[in-house]
Amino acid sequence: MILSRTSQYAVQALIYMATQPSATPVLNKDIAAQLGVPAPYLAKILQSLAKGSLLFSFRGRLGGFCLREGGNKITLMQILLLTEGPAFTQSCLLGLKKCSDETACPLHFRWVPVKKKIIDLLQDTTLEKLAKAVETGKYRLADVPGQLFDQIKA
Amino acid sequence: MILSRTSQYAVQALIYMATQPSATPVLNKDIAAQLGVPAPYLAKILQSLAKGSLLFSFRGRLGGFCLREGGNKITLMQILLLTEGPAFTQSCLLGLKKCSDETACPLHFRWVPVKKKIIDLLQDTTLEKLAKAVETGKYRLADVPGQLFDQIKA
DNA sequence: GGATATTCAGACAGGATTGTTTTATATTGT
DNA sequence: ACAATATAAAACAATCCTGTCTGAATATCC
Repeated sequence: MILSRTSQYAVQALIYMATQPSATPVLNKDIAAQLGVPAPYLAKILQSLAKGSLLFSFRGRLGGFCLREGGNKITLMQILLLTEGPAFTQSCLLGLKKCSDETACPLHFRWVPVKKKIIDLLQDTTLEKLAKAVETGKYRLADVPGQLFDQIKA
Repeated sequence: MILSRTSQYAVQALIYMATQPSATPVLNKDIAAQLGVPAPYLAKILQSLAKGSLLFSFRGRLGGFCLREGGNKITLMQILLLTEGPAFTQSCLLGLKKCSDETACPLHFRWVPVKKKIIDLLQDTTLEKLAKAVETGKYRLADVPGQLFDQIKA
């Protein structure tokens, strides 16, 4: 597993929000139902994303969470730096604390180019691109129960 | 963190074993001291690697762990399939249980080529290559305390 | 056979991540 | 002002990963 569950929920939630009309706040409850994830846990994650200034939060009636202006341009990297921590990009495969070009683990020079591919992907992929992909209907954001909920609701 | 600590210890230990003469068993105690990792925990990991038939174990005096014959050809992938579990290669970035070319998450087609790079690296990298790299002295297998141990011993 | 050294196996403990519950606080509508 | 609704925050619980400890089994040496 390359991402923590927290990160997976964060990315899923933000993509979902990017597919919704940006004028009105989205309810944590609704996001959780759509994704099929525990609502209180998701709330905590959304709060930390708000603290990291990726989105706004509004309390009270008609409250909810909103992507900040230009939120469509948020990249996966920005999200993961918040949810996985700032050391996310500097990982050594063997877990060495100090592993750089100067003092390297035996895997270092094999790993670096692959890691670059990953980082490029994360920096190049914006919520906008992912939201558009979802809106075509060809891609799924969560496992089945989300659609099931839609059918019950309709 | 892309690998669990268990996997990191397993890979480190196997590389170290590959640098040692293959005739005599290596003691868990010695490996742990070299790598600077908790010996009882490492023992459990080595035992599971023995069950997964990557190495032999011998009890009693002059016992220890040995790479199985041809152990130099063991790949990182073989190790990680044991320590991370068989689903290791099928991971979806968003954590969907079902994410394939047919039913894909919006990241799927961006992630697949990067994942292939990772898998290629893991399947191409053998203990032999890594052990040789370590033997040149240019690469470190663990954080500093290993060398310290050598100095005390000498 | 007895002493010693080592892995084996399983129970146990700590900490981090994941998930739940509860209470407080802010906002809106009546 | 009050009720309803929503996030905020913090305490709590469960689970998994990491790490420890102990007793047993096994092999070697004397």
